[in-house]
Amino acid sequence: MTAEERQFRLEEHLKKVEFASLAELSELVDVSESTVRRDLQILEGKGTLQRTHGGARSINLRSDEYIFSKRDTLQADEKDAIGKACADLIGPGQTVILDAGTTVFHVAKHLASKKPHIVTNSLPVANLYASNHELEVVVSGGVIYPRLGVLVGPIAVETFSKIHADVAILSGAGITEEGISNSHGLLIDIQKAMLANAQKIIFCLDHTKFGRKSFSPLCDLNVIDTVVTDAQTPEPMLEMLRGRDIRVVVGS
Amino acid sequence: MTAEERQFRLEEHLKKVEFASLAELSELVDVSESTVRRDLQILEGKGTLQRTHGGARSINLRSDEYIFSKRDTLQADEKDAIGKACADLIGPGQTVILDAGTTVFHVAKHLASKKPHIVTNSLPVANLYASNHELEVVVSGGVIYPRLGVLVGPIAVETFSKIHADVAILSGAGITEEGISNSHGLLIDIQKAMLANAQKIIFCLDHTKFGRKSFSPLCDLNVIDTVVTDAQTPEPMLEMLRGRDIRVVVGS
DNA sequence: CTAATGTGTGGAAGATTTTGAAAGATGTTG
DNA sequence: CAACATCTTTCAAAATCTTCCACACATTAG
Repeated sequence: MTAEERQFRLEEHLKKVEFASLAELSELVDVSESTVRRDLQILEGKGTLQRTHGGARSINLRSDEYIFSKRDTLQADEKDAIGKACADLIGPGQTVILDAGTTVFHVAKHLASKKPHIVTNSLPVANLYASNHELEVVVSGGVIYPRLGVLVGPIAVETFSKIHADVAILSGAGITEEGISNSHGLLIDIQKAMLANAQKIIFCLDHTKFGRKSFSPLCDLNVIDTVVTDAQTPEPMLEMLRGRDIRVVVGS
Repeated sequence: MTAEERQFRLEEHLKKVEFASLAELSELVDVSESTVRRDLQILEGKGTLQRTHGGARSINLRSDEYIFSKRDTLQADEKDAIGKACADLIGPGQTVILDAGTTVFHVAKHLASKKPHIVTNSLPVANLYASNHELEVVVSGGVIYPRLGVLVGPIAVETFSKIHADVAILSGAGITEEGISNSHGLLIDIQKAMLANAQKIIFCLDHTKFGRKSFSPLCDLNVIDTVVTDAQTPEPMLEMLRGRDIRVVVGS
């Protein structure tokens, strides 16, 4: 194996695992740790990775890596069911606002066939459609809120204020009788702009969100047209929503 | 087997395996390593492969660089050199506008250590920094121009019009004595907004861009402060730029 | 036919690069 | 602060590269 091939393999491995120890890398390519250190130095110079104490970290992250944090993949099946059910509510060619967040991302995955116009502040969603020639995707702009790949701040708010959409698909951190709440003021501002500029409001909320109340209040229940959730949500909660003239859809 | 047939087979083999050691190649075509060395030298001259220590590497598809086309990855090393040299021109903590395009993407890869504030309309650049907590990245917003992952349109233009940056790092499709040109009107509008709102203008242009003129004119040479290019650019071109008070930096 | 010339090949000597290991410096952890 | 892990620097050994030379084979000239 040539030195270049070895370095290439190190790169590839790091793209997959994000972090790796020196011992792990040295074993992978079967050379001494000294040599791996030298390789990492070269690759760091090329900008493809970043050395750390004891190993290295990948710099290039793949577009779908935001989503694959462990916490979220735990309920991947439920969220996918919600995504599918929610996508079915959208008519062909509609203009759709897509919120950031993992649940809504799952909606996006099922939405392509409807050829919607999409407006979003989520980098993962943008990446999902970046190479799709068939549909128009508007990205809101804004400051990247690191962990989640969400665009926030005044630029994002302004973009949503200036457009009008048929549907807005959002999610939140909690829902009670008092309304929806979310975890961060920055996100709230944007979501309020989304709510104000869409004709129909759909919330995607898995069963863990019911009965929970998070940091900042977002809106009352009466602005909501439809809630999409999964089969594990307790029936009384759903009844409560129906009693307030909210359509309830349960994914399966 | 004739020498030409042998070289053809070496080429073909390398296209398949990407990397190969001298021993492997020597066994494949059943001649001494000396002869393989000579063959590789010839083939390298033809540009079909690249010699490395211990063997050779195919120049073709350097795996997935991103949404970028093969044409661009062909000159990955030159562009990387440009990226490095250009990043060295940036001071710590500066606000930097980053254009879309492969060359500028290479600048971005080398920029993290400067902890800049970044403003960009390039999805690949945004992704690059999306998980980096240490620096602030503003995404311009706009409609996704599919193949390249660039954000275009009025939203993007407006964002750039409203900010002010220390430096703007751009690229173009061609540069002549008459100025810089680029291939698409949508991109031009945004680049003009970038130029208007940055104090210092840096253009990153590899040697293939010199003497070329593309579809739409972008700007005159006199708005440029610095041009960063690679070692293959002909010296007369660089002299012409210097004669117009443009700083010229050659990456290596 | 034989000698001279040219070309491609294999191999060897010396130069260069790469590698692995060890020693001291630096950073990390309890 | 001490114990430990990891990093950088350094050096000798190993691998690889370049440069040369001799040989084999073909072509051409005498």
